[in-house]
Amino acid sequence: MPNVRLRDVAERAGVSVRTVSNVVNDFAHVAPATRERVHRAIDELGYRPNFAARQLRQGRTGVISLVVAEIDSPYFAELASVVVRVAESRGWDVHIDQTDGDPDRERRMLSGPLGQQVDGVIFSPWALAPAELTQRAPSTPLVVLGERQAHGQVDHVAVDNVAAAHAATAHLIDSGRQHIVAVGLQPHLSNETALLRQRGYHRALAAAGRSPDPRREIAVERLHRSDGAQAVARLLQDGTTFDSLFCFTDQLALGAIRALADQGLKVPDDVAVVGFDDIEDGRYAVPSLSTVAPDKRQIAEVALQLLEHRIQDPAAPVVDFVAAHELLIRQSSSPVTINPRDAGVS
Amino acid sequence: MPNVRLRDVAERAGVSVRTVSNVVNDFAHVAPATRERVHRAIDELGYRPNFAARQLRQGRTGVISLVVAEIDSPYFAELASVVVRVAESRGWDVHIDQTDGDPDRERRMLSGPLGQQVDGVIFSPWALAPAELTQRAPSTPLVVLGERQAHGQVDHVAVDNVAAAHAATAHLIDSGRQHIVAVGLQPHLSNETALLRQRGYHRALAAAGRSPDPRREIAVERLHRSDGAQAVARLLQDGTTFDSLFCFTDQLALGAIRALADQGLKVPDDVAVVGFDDIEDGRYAVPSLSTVAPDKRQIAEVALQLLEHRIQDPAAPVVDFVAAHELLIRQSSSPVTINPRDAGVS
DNA sequence: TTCCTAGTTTGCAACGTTGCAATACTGTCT
DNA sequence: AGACAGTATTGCAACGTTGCAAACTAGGAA
Repeated sequence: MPNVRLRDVAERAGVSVRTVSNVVNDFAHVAPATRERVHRAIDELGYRPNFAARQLRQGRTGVISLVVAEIDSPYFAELASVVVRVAESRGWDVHIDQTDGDPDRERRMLSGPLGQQVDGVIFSPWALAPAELTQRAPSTPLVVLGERQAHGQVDHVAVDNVAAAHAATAHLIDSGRQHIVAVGLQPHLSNETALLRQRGYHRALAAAGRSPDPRREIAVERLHRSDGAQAVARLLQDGTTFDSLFCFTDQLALGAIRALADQGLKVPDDVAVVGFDDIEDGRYAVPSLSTVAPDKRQIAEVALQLLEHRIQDPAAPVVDFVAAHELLIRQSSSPVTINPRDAGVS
Repeated sequence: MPNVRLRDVAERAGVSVRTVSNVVNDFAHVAPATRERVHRAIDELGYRPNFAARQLRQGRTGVISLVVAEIDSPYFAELASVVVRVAESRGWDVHIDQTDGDPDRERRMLSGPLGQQVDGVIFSPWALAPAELTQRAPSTPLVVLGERQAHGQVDHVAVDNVAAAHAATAHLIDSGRQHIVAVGLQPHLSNETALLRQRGYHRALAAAGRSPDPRREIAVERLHRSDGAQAVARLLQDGTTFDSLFCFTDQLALGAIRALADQGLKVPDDVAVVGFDDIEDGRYAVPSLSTVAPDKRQIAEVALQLLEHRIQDPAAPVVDFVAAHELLIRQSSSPVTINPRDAGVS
């Protein structure tokens, strides 16, 4: 009998439907005896409030959703995990939705059925243009993670990608690396995050009086480990000289390290590698991976706070929050003590 | 104006509410002219069907959910990703929900609001006892992944853990390893999966005429990399001799490899390592990780098929499906060609 | 012309819940 | 005794949709 209704409980307890509703919702003025009787009827019948009816009536669900492109990408998985925990602690239930970077599905998450099942959405866009995000004004409250936003149009949380990439590159320069390759451009996606990291990389080079070299800026299709491995393969094949890699994600970096190992190149001795994201794999990789660590906890907390704010007051001014990050230097880019030669590869 | 209703569209198009509903639902007998007019009104007003009302009326949502303990565990993340893609291709939308292994939250996913927002649940239980799963008969259609089930009470998909663990252990024996340590028991959780893998390990030992040794069976708190690293630390500290590890998950194995590297032990030369799950990290790790690969695609497809079946016919007989697996031998356990000594560690 | 059929459109009711506001009850105070 | 305050309980309507079955239209067959 999945269909026990308020009405059935009411009949059984000998009270009105409304009284049962009052009991269920902990309304103040219910006589203890009545409350007791209703509770017993509820237990006996196994009553469960119908969620759809409730939502229809009051227009709220108590659920928010987190929309990401790929849940099997460790950065998103780890971030999702934190978001769920933070939200849980504040009384929200959380759905995670995966779009595979498909624009249709991204759209659907915002305005389709799934967007309607929730009171708000934390969204890490991939394919959807900023314009689309903002013109859907009438829809669900929204907070955007990562770059790719229409500045000042939607609440937004991200690290300072330029500064972070600058720091990572500067660290390689300071450790005496001469030929630093940037891995992770995505010209085909007009991926704003990649552009910002590239800019930070350029600025660090410029600050050291070096000029960028197109051969040392590698584009990738996606951001998986295989793309990082391919990037290294291409470098070696083209005969480009390099002694260090700044990879725009840890996954790229781990794939690159793997490819380097296959070629007998040592990390960090021959090639230093720095990634971005601080995923767990990197901490336990051999060698452990230097990386830029965004403060995931802060990102999750602020995103949720902004979303709650937005739900409460849809007209509040838009917030653009810059989350903290930290450069973690581990083995993959530690200064080489013995034989610190300028290990080139032709 | 988020509140455009069927009624508003009807007024604008000069037809009845019912006709608009017919158009929205692609009912056959609607005059082309009318349909056209209604569509225009819909576009002009930006009408979106109210999902809650629809669900209330027809009792279906078109959404299923996948409930896992930890979405940041790569195995679950990868599996989730596949499930979402398969479901998507069959016209379902999918929510992913994370419980952190909290029994309350696991329960809530099944019978609480979230359970009601969906037509069915694919559930990878952690803390919830089998009994609880089955006694909630009146609730959402359910398919259980992984072991820990009440056999024959709920539809269920899992690999043959005993056979898989047997194969992994036998492989180590066949490559000449003498002291094989099993890492990943979880006595505190009565984790059935771990028990089955332990059984397979025992049987392989027995088949080779060896007897199990409690010192070579390491319990862990959780299944993270850090637990694998700790297990190795404990072995070394206790002075237990070993030349190979069979880790019950890839994460444990990767943590173990990391700890071995820190101690200057070479994999596979000094210690061979085999994991379980075939997560992407293992494929790109240095050295690449040998592992038991469950057929995730098959698991996802069968689980979904069973769920659809169950939704359609709640009274159908219960199915227990054994998914395929494969032992993938990579670098971490490849027979050592040069100097294949029995590298012991005291 | 009338009847019938197929095509088109519609009104009514109901899904299960809660907001609103009215009513009934109890006891206290004047 | 009557008025009043507060507590307890209730009926009605509405949230936005779709199932049902009736009603209306036109066109062709009898």
